[in-house]
Amino acid sequence: MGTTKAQMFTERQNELAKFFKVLGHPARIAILQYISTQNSCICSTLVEEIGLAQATISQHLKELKSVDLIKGEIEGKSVCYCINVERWQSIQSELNTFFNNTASNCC
Amino acid sequence: MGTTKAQMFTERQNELAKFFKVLGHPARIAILQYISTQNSCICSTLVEEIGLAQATISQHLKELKSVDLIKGEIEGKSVCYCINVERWQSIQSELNTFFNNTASNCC
DNA sequence: TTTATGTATCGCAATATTACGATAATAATA
DNA sequence: TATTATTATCGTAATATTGCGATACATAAA
Repeated sequence: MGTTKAQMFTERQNELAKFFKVLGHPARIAILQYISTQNSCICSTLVEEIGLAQATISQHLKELKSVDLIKGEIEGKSVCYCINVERWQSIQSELNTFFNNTASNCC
Repeated sequence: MGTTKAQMFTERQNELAKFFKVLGHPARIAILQYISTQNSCICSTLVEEIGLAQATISQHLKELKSVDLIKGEIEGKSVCYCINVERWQSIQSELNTFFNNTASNCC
């Protein structure tokens, strides 16, 4: 118990849920929004901007990376994170497909 | 610890994250997809279709209802669940706004 | 009224997530 | 080389989520 029974669902269902899940935390939303306000890459002024501990931010960044929503390039002693634009668009398109395919005229 | 620090984020960020979070489980994706394949409302053949226990399905339905993605109408001794189409579209539009506003040209 | 059916809720166990301090690892700088 | 700055990872505590059996509750049917 306690574990999601992933084997009961299709690969696509699990993948969709994974994207949604990663986006399902306000800190990760805030990180994405902050990154997007910067014209150039930012590193981790995120810690100051968001106000969570460095370890926590790093963990959230790791999750965003796990679905390739962001990419990080090492730049000297810091790491430059930015949105993976191609991936961003393909995920948006995936989610729209899901929304468009899932609608009913009942009730 | 362990609790999301919602007070650090904007209402909009929390709300967006909440939608994503509810969609972030394959069983709930499967429920939405199954409901949408039915022309008329279904009740809970969902239990048979999805293969989770009745208590578990009921819990997932409750979460979907918590963000108004579905609505349930009592119909005799069963409950007819269906997608809340207006809400569905407004959420899709919200998410697209988020995606469109969050994109950068860095890296 | 009794029985059967469908659903919600309670209580619990297992596991996952969130958050953070401490520490390791890496690279620039003095 | 020693120091400093930046980030990742480890370990841990608190809390949340997932899943299910048991049970309560409501309505239809016998």
